[in-house]
Amino acid sequence: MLKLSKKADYALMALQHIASVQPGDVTPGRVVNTKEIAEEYNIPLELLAKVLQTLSKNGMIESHNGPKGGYLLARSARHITIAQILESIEGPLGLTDCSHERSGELCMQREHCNIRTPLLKIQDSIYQLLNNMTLQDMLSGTPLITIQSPSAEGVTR
Amino acid sequence: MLKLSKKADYALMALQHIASVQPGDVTPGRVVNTKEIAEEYNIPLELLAKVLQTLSKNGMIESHNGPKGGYLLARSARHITIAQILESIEGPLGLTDCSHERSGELCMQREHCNIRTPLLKIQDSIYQLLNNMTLQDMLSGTPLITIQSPSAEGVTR
DNA sequence: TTAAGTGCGACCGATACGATCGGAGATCAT
DNA sequence: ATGATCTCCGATCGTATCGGTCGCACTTAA
Ligand code: FES
Ligand code: FES
Repeated sequence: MLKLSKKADYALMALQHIASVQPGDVTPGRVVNTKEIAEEYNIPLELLAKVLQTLSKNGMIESHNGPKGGYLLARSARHITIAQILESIEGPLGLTDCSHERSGELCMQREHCNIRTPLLKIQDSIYQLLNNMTLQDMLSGTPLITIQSPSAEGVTR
Repeated sequence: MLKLSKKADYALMALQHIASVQPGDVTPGRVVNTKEIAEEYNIPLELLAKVLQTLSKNGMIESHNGPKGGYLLARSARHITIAQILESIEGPLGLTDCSHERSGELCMQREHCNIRTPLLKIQDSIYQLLNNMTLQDMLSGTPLITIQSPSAEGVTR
């Protein structure tokens, strides 16, 4: 359950890779082209290309055309969150179909719905989780995220 | 993204409903049959039936056959976690395909994979989140879950 | 014995996803 | 200027999954 798409996986791998060759915080670093990433991680080339395109369209990375072209981070890895990356590929986070309902449309009698509120809270928690973790955190390898819940059973920590 | 299936939604609604007619902690309460729930929440009857069957098979609820039959919680609402419910329906939590890889099978060169560890951490955090919230919490309406992350940008609270 | 109810398996249609192809633009080296 | 790369973009296709439906066997209270 809650599996995220292959495309999203690829996006994370690619960004992690691009970030890893971009040493400093501001250092432009070298450009990385699609084929390099695809071969490194055994990702189907054309599919990865598509993923990178959307990532670029969503302002995560910058593209440079022509020979010696390729991609590089649009901003510092410290300012790219996991949530941003995933939402670029898979669209907005939403546990249920009716999470982002505009005023008009209706779920099945929202009046009778008994799970909307709690689910939205869970959804929000997950979002915080993903949005508090940056690409930089993935690189340095110590996300170290903790959770607190009032429900007695302290499984955490 | 991260949308959970309709069946899972239905499971949550149904369990919430069953729990709501089972007042006390131990009180047996009255049995609830499929049709009652289906009509209350506009859920296709047969599909809901299937969901309830798997829930019963997974020990979330008890089934009683024959006329005046129906379902009731197998244990106190306080001891049924959201994670258990969802996993009963959608299978084990796993952000990537290779989350629960048994020893044998391989992802695409796990050696080169740069996102496995951080993703597993995120996955674990989400699991804690879901497993710390019980059906009882959904009933009383105050989950109140908070998250702490070391990444400076304190979006939370 | 009969009607109400669960249990179970097979089945279908739609949708989403992974994956592929073809070609148009852009850029750089020569 | 020319050609070789390489990114960009749209269209397309097969398949797996999911939502939803049927039909029938089994169990049990009245
Ligand atoms: S599932 Fe849509 S409002 Fe409850
Ligand atoms: S995606 Fe499977 S090991 Fe990284």
